[in-house]
Amino acid sequence: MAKSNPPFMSGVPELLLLRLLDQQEMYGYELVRSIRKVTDEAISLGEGVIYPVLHSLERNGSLKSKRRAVAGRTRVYYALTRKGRDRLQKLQTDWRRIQGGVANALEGAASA
Amino acid sequence: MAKSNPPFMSGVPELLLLRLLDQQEMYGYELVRSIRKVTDEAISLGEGVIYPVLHSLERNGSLKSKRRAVAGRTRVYYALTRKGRDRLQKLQTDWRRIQGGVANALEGAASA
DNA sequence: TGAAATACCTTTTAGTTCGAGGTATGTTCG
DNA sequence: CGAACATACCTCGAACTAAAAGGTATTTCA
Repeated sequence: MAKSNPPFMSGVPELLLLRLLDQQEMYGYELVRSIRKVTDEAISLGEGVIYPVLHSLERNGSLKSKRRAVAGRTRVYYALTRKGRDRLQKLQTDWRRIQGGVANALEGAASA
Repeated sequence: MAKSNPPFMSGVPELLLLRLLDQQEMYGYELVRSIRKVTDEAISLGEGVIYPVLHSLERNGSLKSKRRAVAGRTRVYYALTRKGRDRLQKLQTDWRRIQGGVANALEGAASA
């Protein structure tokens, strides 16, 4: 995973991408900013994270893309496929399980 | 991270271990069962995960250990140090930030 | 002209979880 | 008694992946 510091991120980029693209088509650069926004600046992913995940999701059939020229620039828009929606469901379920488990473990009396 | 399946686990073993040991001393084998229990079976970590993390936490000074013979068996009990408590605080803060960010992203209208 | 924003991408690095495998003792049960 | 199982420790190798840094090219704005 990451360098060593901010842990808890494994799988999160994939989940966020799928979630946002399930709501509307977007292109990579837009997703980078969108993630910062919807997470209220709590999570910030660079392009070096976004693009590889996008490509791997497309490769396995979770996403389909189409290039579109807008204002002289080329953008690659991504949208979910049926398989992508299934994948999103699965990840959401996993996330909720882990999240719930950790919540259970953390609740209780404060530390000494 | 792991093989390929259950994501969302990075940093979680460390957080859970620190949290449980902040409440009371425990030994490795006991922690394995304890994690299953406090997370309501949502999270299950094998010994192959627990021991390496325990050792690395001790190496960096977050944990101190003492061997104790109980009923003919040797157990290695671990307890938090000051540094371990600081580490726990930091991880809890990180966890809450990520967790909150994902929650924000996931809330909203359901998928199509 | 030059800087900043937009937009795409790849490579390398550094972890880190997980599973499988291995040792040894105590307990239980037929 | 012997076998099986639980307790208790541990290591190694494989697979996955987030992050940083570096790279190209165009447009917009001072």
